[in-house]
Amino acid sequence: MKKPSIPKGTRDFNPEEVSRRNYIFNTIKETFSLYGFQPIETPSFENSETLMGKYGEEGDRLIFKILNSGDYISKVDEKLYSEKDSNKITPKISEKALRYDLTVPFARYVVQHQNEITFPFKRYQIQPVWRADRPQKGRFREFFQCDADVVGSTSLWQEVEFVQLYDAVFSKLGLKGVSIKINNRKILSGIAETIGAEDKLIDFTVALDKLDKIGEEGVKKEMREKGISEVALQKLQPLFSFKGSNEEKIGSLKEMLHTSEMGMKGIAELQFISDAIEKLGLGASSLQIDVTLARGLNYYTGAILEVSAPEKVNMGSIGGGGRYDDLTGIFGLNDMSGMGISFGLDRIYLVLEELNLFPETVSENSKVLFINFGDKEALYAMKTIKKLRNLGIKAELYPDSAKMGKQMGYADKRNIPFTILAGEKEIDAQKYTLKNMKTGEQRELGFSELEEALKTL
RNA sequence: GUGGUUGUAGCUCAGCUGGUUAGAGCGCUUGAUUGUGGUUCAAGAGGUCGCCGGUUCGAAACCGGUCUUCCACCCCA
Repeated sequence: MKKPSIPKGTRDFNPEEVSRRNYIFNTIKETFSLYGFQPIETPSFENSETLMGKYGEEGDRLIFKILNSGDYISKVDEKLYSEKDSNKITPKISEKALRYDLTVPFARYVVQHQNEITFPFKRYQIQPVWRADRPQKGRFREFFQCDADVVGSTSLWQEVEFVQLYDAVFSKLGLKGVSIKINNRKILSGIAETIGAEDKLIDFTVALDKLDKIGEEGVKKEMREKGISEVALQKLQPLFSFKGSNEEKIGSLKEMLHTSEMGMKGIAELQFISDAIEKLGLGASSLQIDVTLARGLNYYTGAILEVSAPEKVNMGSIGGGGRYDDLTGIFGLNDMSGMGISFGLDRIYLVLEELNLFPETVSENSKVLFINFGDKEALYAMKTIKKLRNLGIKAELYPDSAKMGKQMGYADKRNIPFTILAGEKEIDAQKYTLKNMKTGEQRELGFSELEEALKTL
């Protein structure tokens, strides 16, 4: 028989994995809620037109399209069909697509429900998203995003809030050495302006973003290929030797961008955020200005954030976000500034696992298994189990009166810490024999002693 | 989308330049042990060698295609 399988880039989760994932989910949810965000949910698929064109050309390719129902191919006209151009036929045979991220559906939500929403609107959303990408380390075709966004406020205190929120979550998870990198789109525009490459802003930033990966020469090479002049590269030189504290970096930026109004504005924003964080303090993470950071340029207009896992794990980004002044504009609602961040749950999982940071207590396992000696004894056990469950103690009965070795083996394999033997002897005395599976120690107890033992242990 | 890589027992993997009956460890089942698991000992079950096609007297091995794994690029969480 052929073994069944799941599609490329998708995963099954076993009980232990689900418990651990829930631990991360709950930590994030708790923190979102603590910061005043409220949950919403949106459908797993949207109308294609909602998603298409919102993530650039590359993004369109990575969106999973859903075929129309019915005899969709017969409705395509002959000429179009004979051209065999997938890009042209796709919109005719597919009108729905799987969610690609949570930000665009959120923008759609805000516009659609604008009259019911009280602004500033703070929402969080934890749902799976899908990308038709090739899987590799920490990259899946189905994965969860945990987003928090605020729309309807241009205040820079939002940026400050989000940096603290990131820090709070990673502190709770015990993940030390996380770096929250920050940049500003206006600074990138300012640099492009200063070196005379405004028209090549995207090529310029995409190349710059690769600095830590391909090095200074690699970046210059790519910029030359994209048509950025030698003179411009000369002016860019100070960027490659950017070092020191955030304060020092801001100083150098001011020097470099003093002629650019846009650039200076970005620097002022950065300074505000950096100063506030300096005064408020951070726990497990640190805030670092990184002028090469250029992610998600499609809609970010101000602050850009990216969270990197501690250096010792090779995982890249475990979260990101930024300020977008006109996200809802694509759906017809203007002047609605927003700011948001996202946690990459699946990658955080891999990092916590690699660093062995999951608490032991995450498991949702039973605390005690009653050995089944037959129907009469099982009833006695069930009565006790019911009482224990009412007290919040996870207890269960082995369903069959199988051989004891088998029942013990079951408890052992499932890592259930205690078993209870209650046969004729115990029933007569209204007692229970409690066995500690780790030490092998056994004690005969009455119910109240049993309750005590299971509660404290 | 581009380049590379992987697939053999439930799991981790051996299996030489093509040669008869495809192996190991762990796990599983049964027994030693009819009220005691994790240790030990004994016996046993389990594979159309990812799938389809080709080369050959003969293919797990060679070739082509396809699916899958992992990695790099593009891009990204």
